[in-house]
Amino acid sequence: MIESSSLPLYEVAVAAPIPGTLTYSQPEGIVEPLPVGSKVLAPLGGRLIAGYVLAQLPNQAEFTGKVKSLSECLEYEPFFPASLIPFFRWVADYYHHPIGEVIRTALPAGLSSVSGSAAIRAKTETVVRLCAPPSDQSATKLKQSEQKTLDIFFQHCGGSPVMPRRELTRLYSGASKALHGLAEAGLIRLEERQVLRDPFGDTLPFFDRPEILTEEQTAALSAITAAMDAGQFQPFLLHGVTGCGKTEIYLRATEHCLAQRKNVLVLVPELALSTQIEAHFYSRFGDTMAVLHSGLSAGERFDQWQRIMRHKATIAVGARSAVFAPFANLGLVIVDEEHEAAYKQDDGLRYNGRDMAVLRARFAACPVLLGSATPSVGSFYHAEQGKYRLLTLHKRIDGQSLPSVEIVDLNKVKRPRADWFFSEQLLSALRDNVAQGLQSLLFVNRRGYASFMLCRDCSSVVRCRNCKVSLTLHRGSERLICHHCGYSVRPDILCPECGSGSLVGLGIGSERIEAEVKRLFPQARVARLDSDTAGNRRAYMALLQQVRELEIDILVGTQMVAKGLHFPRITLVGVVWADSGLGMPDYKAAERSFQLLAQVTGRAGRGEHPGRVIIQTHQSGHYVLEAARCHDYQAMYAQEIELRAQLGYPPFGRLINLRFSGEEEQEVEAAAKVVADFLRTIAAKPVDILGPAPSPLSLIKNRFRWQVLLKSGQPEQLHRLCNQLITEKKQQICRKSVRMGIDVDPENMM
DNA sequence: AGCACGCCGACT
DNA sequence: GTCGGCGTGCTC
Repeated sequence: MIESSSLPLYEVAVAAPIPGTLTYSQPEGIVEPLPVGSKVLAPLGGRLIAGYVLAQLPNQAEFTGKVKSLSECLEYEPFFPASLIPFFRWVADYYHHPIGEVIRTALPAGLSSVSGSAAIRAKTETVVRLCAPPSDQSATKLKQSEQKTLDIFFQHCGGSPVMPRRELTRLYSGASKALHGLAEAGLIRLEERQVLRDPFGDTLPFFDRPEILTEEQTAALSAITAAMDAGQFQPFLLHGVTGCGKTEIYLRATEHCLAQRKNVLVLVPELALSTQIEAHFYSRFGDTMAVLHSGLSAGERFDQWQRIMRHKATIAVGARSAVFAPFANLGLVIVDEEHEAAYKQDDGLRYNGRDMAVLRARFAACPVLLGSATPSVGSFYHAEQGKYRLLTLHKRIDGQSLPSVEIVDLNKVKRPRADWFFSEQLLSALRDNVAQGLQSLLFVNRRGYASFMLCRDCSSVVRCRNCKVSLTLHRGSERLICHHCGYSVRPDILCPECGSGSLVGLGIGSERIEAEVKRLFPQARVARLDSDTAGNRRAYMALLQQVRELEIDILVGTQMVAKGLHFPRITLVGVVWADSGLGMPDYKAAERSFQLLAQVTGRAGRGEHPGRVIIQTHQSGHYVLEAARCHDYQAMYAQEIELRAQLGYPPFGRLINLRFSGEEEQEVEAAAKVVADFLRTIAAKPVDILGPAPSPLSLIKNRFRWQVLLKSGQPEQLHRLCNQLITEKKQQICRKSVRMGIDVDPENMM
């Protein structure tokens, strides 16, 4: 018997919203110590809950207070390496989020289910293994079916002594019976082995390894490899226009890292973009690569995660959650398109994958490579300040020049109707392109046919019944749809305010542009690419295929078309209305508009034909449009950084947004007010407390939303306030009716 | 998150 | 007299 006082104690993170970790003792009846990273079942407040062992505490730890013993160990094999734990703790502290929830977010779905029974298991299959080559003697004793089974095996095994049973029985149905006889004769053995659910459903294109790098590429690469050789943390900002060969630098740096027997983590902002990068890495490194993103099934994610844990994969490519990939020996972190807002998770643990990637590199003492054609203002500032090292690629690999960009002032365009959105410049450019058999791209920032329905009689706009936003008319589905909650009604309704029947759809969307283009160019082949027509990966790929095969003359699309595509025959890009992003009540609105315009602009002229871009706008003098016209990132940056400095916005100050929501507006407002008042009483000088104020989207899904924005040049002050808020006030405020969420470094204020 | 504990209205 | 409403607070 073991003295209870000598039982090992463990620090456990439980899957419950508890700020810290809890202490438990060794499960009864189990002798061997539990490894760090193992999954346990812990008693918590009268029930059992899953948790992860973060540390074994020194036995003599004089833990005051009660300690329960763990109920059982669910999985001995660790789900993550011990070296990840300081990272988890840091993330939990920084985002003011319970560490158990941080780990739940980090692990592939299914791993952390509370019941434990729903946990995903590795998938196995039965394989037939050849034990000895059949001699002539034994062959004579075999039944006909057994002989045939062996023959089939040799024909199809390709020299391998192992073949899946399913494969064999598929080729010859008699095999299933014959295998028993063969096994008894000792000729074969049946074994179970783990199968990897293949995440590469679509076959990826193959890319060759270029022999020669440009001078710029070579210089950039050697700076990165030098940092790798020195084994030190060093962020690099790799700034280069589309087509300058950033990906090849990622690949070469990866080669260098693998040669040092270290692992590589590659982050991409979203699923749609990951395919390109995946294909490049898969071409170069094959099966040593794992992929982690939401497009995988829970089982596939589990498999990929295990391949990393078991050192079968040395590279991981994935979306933001891949930043938690369980590498113990990281040598390089790559963040592609580092400026993308998609790196920020918008619910639960509101972390920024790009920022956490930099942090992981620091923990791993390795370089991190942030790549972008249009770096975030924050990253570029860090580069200017010497915190990051700036590597610039000026030249396109193919030596192509950038497309010419014209700004068309819509205020000066004679338009037959208020909702007529084609300038003569754009129309004639489209006409020329169609006539020459070249392709064109029209970019529209919104889905649907009309973005709002206006009543001609009372001038009110039809709103969603659950949200304070206008409904969008969709002709395809013949519905008025709310883009926030999905609520929809028939478009032939009467005005909800005055009962009038004369509702009119205004505001340009992609469906409308598609319809107008079809009407104006009846001879052209027109297609639309937005989340309505490319709902899944398959439909998306099929549409791209059509464009590639030159079956489309004019492609109309939303944000989706801005990224990643490159088609040599697209020589004209039209931005129908550039103003939509500029007016957002958000300090990043201008920066984002520039990034989007630069990306869209980059779609024009990626082949032998020169590209042409036409941007239509009502704000032709805006510095963002001027910078986009001149392909001048620096000009945009200079303006933006000046404004941020004046207002104390990032990167000069830091922001934390406290979001309150609930079904009763008075309660939400009251809670926000209590918090703001509390913070004002405890705040030190350099913290600005703005609000409380209703959020820009003040009602979503029947929940009212208010916010309090904290701003300071001293981030540690902001965190001190949040910690104090959580320990002293959270319980009081977050009752059933009002929820409070803490958004550190908010990416969108809506 | 759950699940207890705890203090006020309608039932056998 | 109790049964149960869900507001409040804790969980090693």
